Amino acid sequence: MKEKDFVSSLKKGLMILAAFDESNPFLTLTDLCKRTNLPKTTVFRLCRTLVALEYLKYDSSKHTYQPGIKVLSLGFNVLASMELRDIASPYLIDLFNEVNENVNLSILDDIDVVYIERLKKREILNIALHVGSRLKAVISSSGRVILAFLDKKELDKILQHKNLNNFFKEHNKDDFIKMLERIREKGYSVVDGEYFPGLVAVAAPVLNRKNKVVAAVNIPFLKTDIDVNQKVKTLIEPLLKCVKKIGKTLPYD
Amino acid sequence: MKEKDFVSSLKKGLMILAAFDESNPFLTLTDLCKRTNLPKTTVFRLCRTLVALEYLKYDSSKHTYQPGIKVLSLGFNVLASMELRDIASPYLIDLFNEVNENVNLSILDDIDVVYIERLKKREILNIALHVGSRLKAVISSSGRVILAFLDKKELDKILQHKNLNNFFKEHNKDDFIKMLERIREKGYSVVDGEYFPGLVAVAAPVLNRKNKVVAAVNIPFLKTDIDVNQKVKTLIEPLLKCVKKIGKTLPYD
DNA sequence: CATTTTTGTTCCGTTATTCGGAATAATGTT
DNA sequence: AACATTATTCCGAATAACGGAACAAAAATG
Repeated sequence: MKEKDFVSSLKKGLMILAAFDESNPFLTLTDLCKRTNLPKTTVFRLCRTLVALEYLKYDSSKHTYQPGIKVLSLGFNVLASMELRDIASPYLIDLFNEVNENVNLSILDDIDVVYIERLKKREILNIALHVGSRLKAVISSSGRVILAFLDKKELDKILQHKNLNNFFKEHNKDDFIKMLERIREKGYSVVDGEYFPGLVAVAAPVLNRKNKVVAAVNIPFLKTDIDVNQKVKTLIEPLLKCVKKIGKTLPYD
Repeated sequence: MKEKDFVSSLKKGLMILAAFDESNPFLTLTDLCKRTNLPKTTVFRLCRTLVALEYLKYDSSKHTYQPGIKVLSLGFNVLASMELRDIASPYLIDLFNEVNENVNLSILDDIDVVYIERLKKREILNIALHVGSRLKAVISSSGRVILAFLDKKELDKILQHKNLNNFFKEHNKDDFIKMLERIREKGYSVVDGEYFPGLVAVAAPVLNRKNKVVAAVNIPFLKTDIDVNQKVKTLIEPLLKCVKKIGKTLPYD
C-alpha cells in the first residue's frame, strides 16, 4: 500500500483542505480527525501549518477551522488558464437571458463531469451543484453528450474504468453505447429523472473547429406540471445555437 | 527562521500549486524550481505526489505540469460555503444586463480585496482579473468603499498593516482617511485612473441588515471619449439599487 | 552528425522532521 | 462541583523527507 517516494504529509494536508464542503464549511479539530481518519496531533500540526499559510482560518472562540479565501487563488489559477470558460461565458449569459433557466458549462475530467461555469436563476429550489462540482459522466446529461461525441478509443478507455463496474452491473453496456449513438445522431441528450426524480436536463456538446468535443452546455429544469417534450423543444434551438457560437469562437487545438 | 511545529513539506507542496497562474498554466520541473527556490529533487518528489493525488497533471511528451481540475474542488468548497455569492449572483446578472458593463463582487480579506464573482462583457480588451484575484484594498474602488464603511477600530487595524507602509509613504494617511469619509457620505467610490491609466471604476458597499459592510460591487469601464462624470451618473443609480437589494436578501449576522 | 548543454530521473546515506501516544490544559455539560 | 469532551503541549522514537551526486534523456549547438 505504500507508494514509493510519496510525500505523505502533503497528502494529509490536502486531505484536510478537501474535508470542507458546502454543507460543512466550519469544522473543529475532532471533526477533521473523523473525516480524515488521522490522529489528533497530526491534524493539529497540519492545521497549524495551514493557518500560518493562510489557507485555513481559525476562529478561536468557536474552535472551528474554515478554508481561507486564499485557496480560491489555487483553484482559480486553473480556471483562469481556461480559455474555454472565458470564451463561453458571454454566450452563456445570452442563453441564460433567452431561456430564463439555469445554464451550466462543464468539461470531462477522468470519468467525471466538472462544472466550470454556472448561471443560476433566483430560486428557492436549487440544485446543490456549483463550479467545481463533479458528477459521474455516465449519469449526467452533459457527461453523456460528451461521451457520445468522443472517439471510440477514448470512449472505450472511460467505459472500462473500474469505478464504473457498478454502473454497468445495473445497465447493459451495449445498450448504453447504443444510447450514446442515438444522442450523437440527435446532437443533444436529455436525461429525465434518472439522476434525480423530477429533474430533467438537456445538454449539447461544444465542438471545436476540428470537431472534437471539448465541453458541454446543459440546461436543467424541474418537471412540475409542464409538458417535458414541449419544454425540451423550446430549449433545444437556443442551446444548439449557443454551443455552435462557442465552438466557432474557440481557437484551434 | 524556523517556525515551530511547522509541516514544511506541506508548505512546499502548496508553493508548487501556487506557482501556476494565468500566464503560466504550464510549467516544467525547472520552471517550478526557479519559482519556488526549491532543489530539483524536492520539487520532483512533490510533483510526483501531487500527480498521484490528481492535483497536478503531467504531460510526459512536453515535460510540463499543469494544475489538475481537482484543485477547483478545493477552492470552490470555499465559494460554495459563501451564501453571499449565491444570494448576490442573480442581482448581479440583472445589473449586468441593465448597464451592459462588467460587474464584480468582492470581499475584504486581510488588506486585500478578493473577487468572488465576476460578470464579463464580450470584449477584446479585458482586465486580467478573475474570481480569486487580489488587489490591495487601498487602491481599488471596491476596497476603498469597504474601508470607508468599516468600523474605526477595524479600519485602523488595516491601515496600520506593515505592508501598507510603502503606500503611506506616497499618500498622506490623514488625507486618505478624509477621502474615505467623503466616500462614506456619498455612498460610493470612484477610482479614476489611479490603478491603471484610463481605467475608471465605481463601487458601492453591500451592507447587511445590521448595516455592516460585507462586500462591494463595482463596475469598471474604460474612459475613451466619453464623459466620465456623465457615465458615472448613469451607473450609480442601478449600482446602488443592486447592492441594496443584495443587502436586504442577506440573512442576519 | 557529433558534441555540449540543459533538463529530467534515480540512488542513497544522513539527519532533520514528522509522528503519535500520553499527559496536561481548557471548555463545555449535567 | 464533578464529569466529559475537546484542544494543546511534550517528547522520544523512527521514519520519511531531504538534497547532493551520479546517471539518463532530450535539446541545443556547432
